[in-house]
Parts: sequence; C-alpha cells; structure tokens
Amino acid sequence: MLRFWEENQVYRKVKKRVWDERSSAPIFAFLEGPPTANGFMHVGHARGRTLKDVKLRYARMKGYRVWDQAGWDTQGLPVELEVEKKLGFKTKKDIERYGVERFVEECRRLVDYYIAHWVEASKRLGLWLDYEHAYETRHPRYIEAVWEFVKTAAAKGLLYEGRRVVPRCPRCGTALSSHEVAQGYQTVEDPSLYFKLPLEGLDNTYLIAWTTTPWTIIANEAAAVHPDEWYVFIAVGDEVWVVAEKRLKPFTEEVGVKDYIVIDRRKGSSLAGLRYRHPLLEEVPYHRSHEPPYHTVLTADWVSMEDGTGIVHVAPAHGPEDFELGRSHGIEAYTPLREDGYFGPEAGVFKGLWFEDANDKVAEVLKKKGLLVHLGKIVHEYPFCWRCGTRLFYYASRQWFIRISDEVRKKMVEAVDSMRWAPSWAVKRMRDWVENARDWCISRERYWGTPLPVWRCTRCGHWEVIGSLDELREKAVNPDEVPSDPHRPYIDRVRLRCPKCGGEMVREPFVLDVWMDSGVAHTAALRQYGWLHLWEKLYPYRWITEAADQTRGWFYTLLVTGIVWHGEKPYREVLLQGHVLDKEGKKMSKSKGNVVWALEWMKSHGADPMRLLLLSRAPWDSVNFDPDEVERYRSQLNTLWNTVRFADTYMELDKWSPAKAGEPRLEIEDKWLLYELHRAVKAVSEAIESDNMHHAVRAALDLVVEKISHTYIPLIRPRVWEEEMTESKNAAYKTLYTALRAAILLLAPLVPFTAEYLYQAFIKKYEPESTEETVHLEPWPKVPAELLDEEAWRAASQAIEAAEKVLALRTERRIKRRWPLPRAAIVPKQGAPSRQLLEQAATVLARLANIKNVEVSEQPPEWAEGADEIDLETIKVYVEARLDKETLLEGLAREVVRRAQVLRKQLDLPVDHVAEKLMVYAEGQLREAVEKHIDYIKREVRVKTVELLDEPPSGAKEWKVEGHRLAIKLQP
RNA sequence: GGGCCCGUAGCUCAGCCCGGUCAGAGCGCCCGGCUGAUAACCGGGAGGUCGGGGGUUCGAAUCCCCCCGGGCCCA
Repeated sequence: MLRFWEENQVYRKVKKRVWDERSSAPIFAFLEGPPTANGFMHVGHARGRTLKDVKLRYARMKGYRVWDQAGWDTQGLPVELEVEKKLGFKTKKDIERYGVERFVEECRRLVDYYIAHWVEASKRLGLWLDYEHAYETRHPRYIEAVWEFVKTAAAKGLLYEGRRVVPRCPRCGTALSSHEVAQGYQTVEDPSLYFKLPLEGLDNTYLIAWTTTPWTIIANEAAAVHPDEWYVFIAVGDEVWVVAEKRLKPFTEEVGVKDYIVIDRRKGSSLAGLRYRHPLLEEVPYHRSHEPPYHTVLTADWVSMEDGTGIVHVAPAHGPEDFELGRSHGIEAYTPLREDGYFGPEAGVFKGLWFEDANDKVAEVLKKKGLLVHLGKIVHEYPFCWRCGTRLFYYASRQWFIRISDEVRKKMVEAVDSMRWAPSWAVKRMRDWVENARDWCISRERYWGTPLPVWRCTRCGHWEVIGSLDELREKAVNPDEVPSDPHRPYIDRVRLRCPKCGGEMVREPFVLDVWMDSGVAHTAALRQYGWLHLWEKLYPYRWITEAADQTRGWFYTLLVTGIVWHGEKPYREVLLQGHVLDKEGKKMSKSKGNVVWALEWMKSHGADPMRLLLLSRAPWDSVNFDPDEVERYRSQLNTLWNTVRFADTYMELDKWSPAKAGEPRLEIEDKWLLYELHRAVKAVSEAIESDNMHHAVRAALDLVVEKISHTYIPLIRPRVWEEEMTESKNAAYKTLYTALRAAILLLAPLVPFTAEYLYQAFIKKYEPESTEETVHLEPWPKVPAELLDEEAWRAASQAIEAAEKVLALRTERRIKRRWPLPRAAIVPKQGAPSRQLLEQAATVLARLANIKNVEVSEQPPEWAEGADEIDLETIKVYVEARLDKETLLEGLAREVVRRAQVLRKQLDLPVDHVAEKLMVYAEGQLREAVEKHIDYIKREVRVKTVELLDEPPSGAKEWKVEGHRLAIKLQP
C-alpha cells in the first residue's frame, strides 16, 4: 500500500484535490508540534502521530480543506547535546576548541539524518502530512520570523535585559527557562543541614538556619526572618539558639534536642540588623571584607513557617528571592562558584570543588568548628537539566527576558478558558501554569540556535533589535558579512553603527531558547514558504495535540507568542496525550533498554495493528505497549478481511454488482444491519470529533466483528445459497456490500493501510466507475435516511437477543444447534413493534436459534405452560427448548446426511453427480430415523437408493452418533 | 505541602460527566458447534467485595468525604 501511495503520488493528489476542489469548504487547520530531530521515533511518538493522522484523515473525508503542514524542531540544546555525544565532548570548551563553525555543521548534518528517519518512519506509520513543505526551525526564513517576533515584543516593551538569578545547567553552560526547569524535576535525597550563625556581641548565641544545599553557605551574605512571626531564644546546654516559635517543636524533634529552656521571645522585626559572624569566615577569605548590611539579619515576608527554622540563610547569587532581597539592601550577588559548577580561587578551602561535592566539605568544616547542629536527609523534588540530567543550580547572570505582563497573563488565561480541552480537566492544569507564569528567560549561551537578534553598542550600551536579514543588511557597517543563513558564528561578525553615539554595535552572543523556535510555529511555518497570506485563514489553528508535559512546553510558548504577537490565542482545541509505557507499565528509557523503536517494529509487524493498540485507550491515559496485545488487534482486522472474502466469493460467483442491484425489497435483518451501520457511523464520527479515538476503535470493530460477521452473515447464509438470483439474495448482497463499504470507510482513518487495500481490491472491483483513486478521498459514509427503519431494528434486535438466550439454553441442555427446536412464540408487550415486523422478527429468531416454527400471538399459547420464557424490552418469547421424538429423528437423519456428504467429498464426486447406492448400518433411534426419513436422505445425499443393512458393510466408515453406532458406505 | 489522573474478571481495557435494564468487551482458559469465509468461521461457560471505609439516596462502579496503592504536575 505504501508503494501504491508512493508510486501514484496519492498524497500529493489528495492534497491538491482537497484544496483545489473544495474552495468553499471550511478549513481544518492543524498545527504540527515539531518533533525534535535528535533521535529516532519510538512508539510513544508513534501514538501521538497516529492520533494526528486519525483526526486529519477523518477531516479530509468529511470534506474539510485540511491544513497538514509537517514541521521539524531542528535546533537548540537537544541537538547540540546529541552532537556532543557523538563527538565525545564533555564541555563547551571542547566545542570552542573544535570550532563553532564545524560544530554547527555537524548539527546540521545530524538534523538532516534524523529528519530523513522521521519522514520515513512517519510515512511507514501512515501519517499523511505535507512533508514536502515541512517547516524547519533552522531555515533562514523561519529564523527571520522568530526575529520578527522578538522585535515585536521589544516594540511592545516586553523585551528586557536583566541580571537575574536563573536556573543554570553547569554542564550545558547555559541558563534554562522556567518551563524547561519544570520538565526536569526529580525526586532525590539531599542533605538536610541545620547550622549556627554566631551572633556578634552576644556570647554563645546563635541563629539556627536550615538548608538543603549546604554548598550555598559559601556564598551566604545574610539571614532572613519573617517580620511578623515570633522567635524564641532557647538555652541548650551552654548555648543560646534562636528559632521561630512555630518551628520550635518540629525543629527540636528533628535534630533530637530534648532539654532546652525558652529564655526569651521576640518579634522577627526586632531581630533585624543583628550582625552575625559568617560561619565560613576563616575558610572563605573574601567574606572578611564584607561589612553590614552583609552578614546581618534582614526581614522578608516570604520566610516560611512550613519547614526549617524560620530563619533562612540568604545567598543572593543562588536564589531568586535571595537575589531580590539582597538587591533591595544593597547586597551584591557575590559567589566564588564559577558558571561551570566548580568553585574558583575565591572559595578558599573549597577551591576546585564541584558544587555538589562541596556539600560534604561544608558540613565537615562546620562540624569541626562546632557550628553544625544536625545533618540529616530529606527526600524532595529538585530540578535537573531536562536534556542532560545534570543537577541545576540558581546562578546570577545577565540574560534576556520576555516580560509576562499582567495584561498578557490575563489574555492568556482568557484564551485558555475559551479553548476546548480534551480531557476537560486539562484546562485546570494549563490555567494553573499560565496564572503563575513568570518572565521568560529566552537567552541561551549556546551555538546551534536562532541567534538573539539584539545588537548592542560597545561604547554607550544602547541596544536594538533587528527583525530581518534585509534590515540587517541595511544597517550593517559591513553588509558583505551578512550571511544568507543567519546562524552562528558568521552572524556574529556583523556590526552596526550606534544611532545614539556612533559607536560600534555587536551582537549579544546568545542564541534563543529552542522553545521560542517552535513557539512561533503558528506564523513562522508559513513565513518560511512565503505563505503569510494564508495566516488569516489558519489562525487560530483549529486543533493541536501533544503529550501532557507540553502544557509547560509548546502549548505554553505558542500561547505566549500568539498573545504577544497577534493578541489572539493561537489554537482552539487541544488534545492531551498520555505516555506509552512498556508492557509492565514502566516508563520506557534508553538506560533500561525497554524502548520500542517505531520504525523497526513496524517493519517487522506492520503499522495498522499497532495503530489500533495505540488508539485503544483514552488518548490522555498511558497505554502499555505489549506485543501480544498488538496481535489481538491483528486478529480483529483478520475478521474484516475474511468477511470481505466471504462477500467477494459469492458476489463474484453470481456476477453481482451494486450497479445492477437496483432497489430490492429489504428483509428485516437487512434493515437491522443498515440501522446498526447508521449507529456505528454516528458513534465513530462523534468519537473522533470529541477526541475519544478509543471509542471510535471500539465502535468500528464492533460493527465488523459483532454485527456483520457474527450476526448478519449467519442470518443471510440461506439467502446467499439460493440457486437463482432472487430478490431476497440481491437484497442481502446489496445490504452486505453497503455495510462492508461503509465499514471500510469508517476504518480508513484508523487503519489506513488495511482500508486502502480492501478498497482497492474489493470496492473498486465492484464499482470500477464510481470510486476514487484512494479510499481517503471518499466522502465519510452516511446511511440514507430512507433506509433507516428504527422499528424494524428494534424488532430484529430483540429477536437476536432472544436467539442468544436460546443458544445458551441449548448449550445448557446439550442440544446441538443443527437440531431444530420444535417451536417458539413471540408475544408482544406494551410498545411492541407492529405485527408485521414481529412476524419478520420471528424468522430471524427461527433462523439464528434454529427453531422450526416461531409464531406470533397476542396471548401465550397453550404449550407455553412449562416452556422457557424470555422476557425482553417489548416482547416476551416462549420457547420449547426440548426435542420431541419427531425432531429428534429428523435431527438424527441429518447427522446421517452430513456424514454421507463427507463420503461424497472423499470420493471427490461432482456436486451434481447422483450416486448409485448408500449402504447404511445404524442402531437404535438412529435406525428409526433412517427408516423414517429415507426419502429425505436420498434427496440430500443425491443417491439413487438407500439400503438399510443389519451388519456394517465392509469398507464402511464408522461413527458414534449420539451414542448410537453408525456405519455407511457410498457407491458412486 | 498543594493540585490532577488512574485503581472494574487471569491480562488489556469500556462504562462513571447526565445515579436505576443481571457490571460489559477483547484476549487467555474450559466446553461445544460448523466443515459450502476452512492455514477460516461460530456458540456457550467459568471468573469480578467495580482499591478500602463512610455518607447522600427508595436505589451508587457512577455523586460527596476520608484512607490506601500507582503515576503525573506544581511549590
């Protein structure tokens, strides 16, 4: 099928048809969340991409003009890290040594490689996107769009430069944004360290502070208390300790201090200004030069009474609140820690230590000096680098930010509330995040990314944002140096003249947060191809879907840029996806080796069954990927396959075609199936529209397996076997064909390969004229209203239900289905279908349950006394679920016939050949049966005479039939 | 510490929003049928305290509260 699509360029034709011939149709605008081209597709990705494909194929069949541009995230840390791994790099220095130019080239190559993989894997999966016009975040036109956004933000006063304490990954050598940090929290065990700050001028009196990051004590510059809380002075041994009153109990319990006396109680505000001696004064020399307000008690209302001691150690360089507090008191954010995570020479005895390793050393020193109160453990969440897993720390540095103003925030919240979220609870998550959104740190000290388009004057500091390469060429001092591709390092050579002072302006050496790349996809994807004229038609996009963690990622950055840039939400409907876990329900990870790679898997097992499995659970729940489970879905598809084969076998035999069928009178089971079809179409449509793809799978498969294969086909078998092309047979064919055709179309979004195959091989064979080139261009099925007969459906449904009960009774009483039960009666209740329909329903019941005579009567017949009773919604059914002598003999006769047929087959007699003689030896009732039904046997077996013997003939075949010996021989 | 999701037969899951048809399906298992869809097809059965407890109600898997277990997010 894949080859069929490729060779005939089916996708391209579909795209053209969809857009050219539906000029007045509504647009279904999908925005692709670009996969990062830094690794292979695993089944988790495959799930998301399957969901996308289902929605898009459905929309095409529903007649929308479907916008389905593909996209790739091609820059940023994820790609750089992959290249570093490949080249064996450990730090940024390795990159500098290797050369930025070559490094960037490597990134480009790696991206090319992975994009090729993703395109192949996506196509193999069946995801139809416009790969020919995929947007790539590294494309110069795309980058210009990002610049345009930055410039717009700047024009609105939302871009600013600031020295800020931001989370930093020492390994990657760059700051991270809050949404990146949000993705990297891990539960870890850390030290819980209580230590003393000796107060100046008060002998043996100590503030007790608490920290989970002892290394930050090296950069401690102050202590903070809550101004309105009470603090107690307690005597412990010969020392006096100060802690918050509310923390006294938990604190003393945790550190194991039992004997203490409270000797004083003071308001936090009264402690302000007290000086303390830095606990590492001797070890870290530079603290000696720090005079007040350094090393004093400050007040802050964010001091928590929930943990610690109510006295917070303040390290302005390593905590955002600390930084702000310090700044308001004129305290600089000094730190001897270098950006690479190692302590520099100023750290004294801690020089050269990795920051995490300094924890132990600090504790050791404090202990030696008698300043350690308690060293315990705490299990909590701590952020790690979302890409490389290194522990982050907060660090003061110069960065660029997008301000999330109150106005922007308000608009974002409104936007979130006005969207449709699936599942509905997702809106809470998103709103919660947006309401607490902080300014967005957009600068990264890296190489392979969109360069920050800010040039700054080396003389006066004036800065300016450039919005395009043309603008840059215009303003450059050295326009010849402006590259056609604006990546580093070339772009860094471009200089401008400062309009303020005439000095030289150079580019700020940052690249942008990769999340901004994908975040402006709503506009940049079009800009890359010069399609901005389409923007108005597509924005806000109708539907997006990604994994749940993107509430903090792409969903968020799209929203920010959309609101800031265009003042309107960028998308309207969101589907949140859960993760794919391994079959034990464990997270897939490379280190565990339990990752299932999508392409590999599909190559050996095919895409469709996998798609069904991935679709089978609610999209937002996690799904366990169990290979055995996939096989179960394959077998269900197999049923469809065989059902089609059944239809094809007979239709071909009869040279039947829908064009010749006309409008035959339908029988009740036909009406029943058509109504079931109608229900299935409705269920599948609603399910896909509301993003409940798992319901769509169920409804579609139920139609095929339960309704068509299990129920309808057995019902029409006798009609199909009629020799002539009767109206009844024609009606059965037409109904079956209609149902199969619709079922194939219903399944097309879910299992595009299977559907396409059956469409080509089956539907096209019977409708060479009226079909499309591909099933995916067919209009979504709809059962014509004139074919819907709810009353008939209701009547038939109850007959079918009754038949199931009768079958259960048969099993219970060991009565084979082949043996007809003598009789049953349908008695209407309140609201029952018409008499005529009930008569027809009676035939359904008779056929499914093999009952000789099913009557309809207003009152229970006389024999109903003692018969089995089945009570249904609007009818009651009485059934004689026992064999009388007569039927028993009939049944036994049939057993004989059946076995004689086997002999015919063994002798390979042509169907119409009349054999000479059937010799039968039978015992007991079986003999009786043969005697009584001898003519019947002659006719059915097509034999001239039947001879009943007293001894088994030689060379006869023997059976035990219901306990009686049977031996027969056939003479041809 | 706060928020959210999940916890239904051996397994994988529907149902829960909008309380009331014996709590359903597929697979597996057991029994059986068919041998004119046959390297197919079909029927039946066993199996469940609907995580636990409390409440609302005439009535709860479904609504409310608490707890336990699994997971996610935030601080």
